[in-house]
Amino acid sequence: MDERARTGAGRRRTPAAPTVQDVAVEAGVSPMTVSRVLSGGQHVRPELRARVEAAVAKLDYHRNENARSLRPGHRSGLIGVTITNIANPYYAGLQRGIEEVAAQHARRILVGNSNEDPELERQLLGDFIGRRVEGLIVVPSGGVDVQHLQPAALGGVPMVFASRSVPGVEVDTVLVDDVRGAQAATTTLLAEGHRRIAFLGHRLSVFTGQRRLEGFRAAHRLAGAEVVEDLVRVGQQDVESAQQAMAELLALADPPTAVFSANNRNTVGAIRAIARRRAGIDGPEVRLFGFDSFELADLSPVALSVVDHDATELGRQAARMLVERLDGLAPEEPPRLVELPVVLREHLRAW
Amino acid sequence: MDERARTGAGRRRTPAAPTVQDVAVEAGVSPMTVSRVLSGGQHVRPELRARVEAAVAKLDYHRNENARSLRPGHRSGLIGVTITNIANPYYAGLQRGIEEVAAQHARRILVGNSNEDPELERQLLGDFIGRRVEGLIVVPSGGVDVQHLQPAALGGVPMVFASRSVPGVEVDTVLVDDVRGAQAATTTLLAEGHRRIAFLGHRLSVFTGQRRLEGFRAAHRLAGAEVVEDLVRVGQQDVESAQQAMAELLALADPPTAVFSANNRNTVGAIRAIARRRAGIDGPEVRLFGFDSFELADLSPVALSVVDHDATELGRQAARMLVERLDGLAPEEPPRLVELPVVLREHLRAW
DNA sequence: AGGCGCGTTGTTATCGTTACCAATGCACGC
DNA sequence: GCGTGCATTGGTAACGATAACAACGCGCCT
Repeated sequence: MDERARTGAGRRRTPAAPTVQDVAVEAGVSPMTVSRVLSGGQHVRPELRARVEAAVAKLDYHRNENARSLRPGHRSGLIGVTITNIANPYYAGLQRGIEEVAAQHARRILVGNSNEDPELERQLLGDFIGRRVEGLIVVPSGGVDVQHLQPAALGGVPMVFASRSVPGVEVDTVLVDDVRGAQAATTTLLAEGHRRIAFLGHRLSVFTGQRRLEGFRAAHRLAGAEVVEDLVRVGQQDVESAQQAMAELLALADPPTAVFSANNRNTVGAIRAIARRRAGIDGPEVRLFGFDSFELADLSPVALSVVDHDATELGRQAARMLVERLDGLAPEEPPRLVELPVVLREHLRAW
Repeated sequence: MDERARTGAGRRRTPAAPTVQDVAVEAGVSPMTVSRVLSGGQHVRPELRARVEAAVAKLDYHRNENARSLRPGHRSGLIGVTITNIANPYYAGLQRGIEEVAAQHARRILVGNSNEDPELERQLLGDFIGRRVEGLIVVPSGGVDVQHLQPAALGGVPMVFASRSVPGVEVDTVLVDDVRGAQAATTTLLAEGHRRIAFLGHRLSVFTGQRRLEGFRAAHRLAGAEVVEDLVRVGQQDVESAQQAMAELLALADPPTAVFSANNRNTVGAIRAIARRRAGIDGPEVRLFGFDSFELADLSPVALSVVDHDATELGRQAARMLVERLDGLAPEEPPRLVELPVVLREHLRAW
């Protein structure tokens, strides 16, 4: 007798989704019975179960998960993910790994781009909390203010940092072995006799940039060589600025003989700059070693070695750590740190 | 006096998030006043507003969006997105465009990988509906059964197809101009004198594959040339199988003189096969024209032209169309079809 | 001075779902 | 034959937030 509101008259754009109530009426049972059928069907006569299932199919009924998760003890089944830039293929792989493991554990992911902006990141996290995500996987932007990342600000929602860490925030973290990878790459260059090695990287507030520069310096120290500070260029966040920085290095009176680029954006920029220069005057070849691989790296027109690692696996690992926390396998344990190994792939060039 | 349940004793892992009730107690007002402050603060004395705001800050309170969206007339602020494979940089760009526009309209995106699997796609959509997404953006998998994509099955939730269409399902759709792009590329190859042109593509149940093959055939027809059917290879979904198919073509007694590859996975595979072959015997150069661009396409070791278009813009456009439906600017209008233009970039090679 | 109206605050009921308890009906055992 | 127990079903309340309505107090006007 309250059909008016649901059927005609009101005529909202999206015809109100059917509820247990609707299904119950259709099947001639109580809402409670419908609910029981939907959650396993124990203690329901087969005949009624069949009627309910028919009604569900007929009405295309889907349980309202928002209403369900409102009930105490119930989880939302959502995981919030903030990434600094999804268009970067590296993070696309990361997201794929997260999604894969999340789906295996019946969780969906809410994804937001922080765009390396701490304020956007804060808003995203606040919104995710408001939607009662069960956990968060964050690629932290390189901001200075980290208040919004503190467990207190998150209302105790478990968080895992992926790919980057944040000094002063103690949570589960999955990193690649930045220091060792950068150090190994640089050591290789030094062993080849290079002494003027350029460094291209993110701005240093970005954790990985910091660590990779650290490895770069450590390698020099161990080899008894000195870092040529004029050749250290940081702050390039995208391909264009990296290409620009590399072009400047090449234009120096005494250009570097080798380059270590600390992430795939900088590597691609360096390749572009080197390839472009080559179109003009042919100077001596520049030796290039990059952190992160990328598609077609082995077909780069510029001879190249890379510190390779698996972004998708990193994503899987991060999601696994989060799910462990959620499923209580590791309740109040202290934060864990996992560093995934890297592989040096040298002198890629298949042609 | 019901503090027990909330504070100690029960001791759930995640200490129950604060509610309006908690804030109200903290501020010494009624929940209603808290609610009013949170939604604009009209009709609240400044002093009370301040008290409430202080309590909110102190408790790190975030409104429970799930509870809010339960109220009639309220929207969830969620948009469901299914993508066939996020690891493909093309779709990563698409997602970025969607996210960007969604964020501008205060919407978040729930993302799932369908992995080209119609059954997974069905599950994803069902789950999204259960979470009461306001709308859906779908890159449809190339399945035959499309029941789950019919508006009826979606409970009237607006949907937009991105990048691909589905015959028999009438909804807003954003495509690239596949037919024209493929036709223009093929026409170029024919004008260059090629008569043995290979085609590499998806399996034909994938809409774009179909359309691009259509353009390929149309160009031949218009030029009075005949499609060499032995050189048409479809069904390659990833780089490996594309490389394999291209290698087979190259190994033919009478190999193609040109190749049109219908998507970036096939183009990359073709490049790999051609580059690898070149490492051995140097046969005649193969002319390559690909649909979709990709990073470093201009630095490919194999001379290459591409039919280029902007995946991110496609994502933005899809999101805009969806938001228009949601905001009622286009209530019951018939489905719209937008075809984004393509640009031919010929003979890329910067070095 | 009394009444009216407005601005402010609180109370109640509801969104969809389900845990908990009550009620019903049936079969079985003594 | 009647009580007990189990399986099945339904009623009620609560999750968190907030529209709608009610109540309150104050200032102003007549």
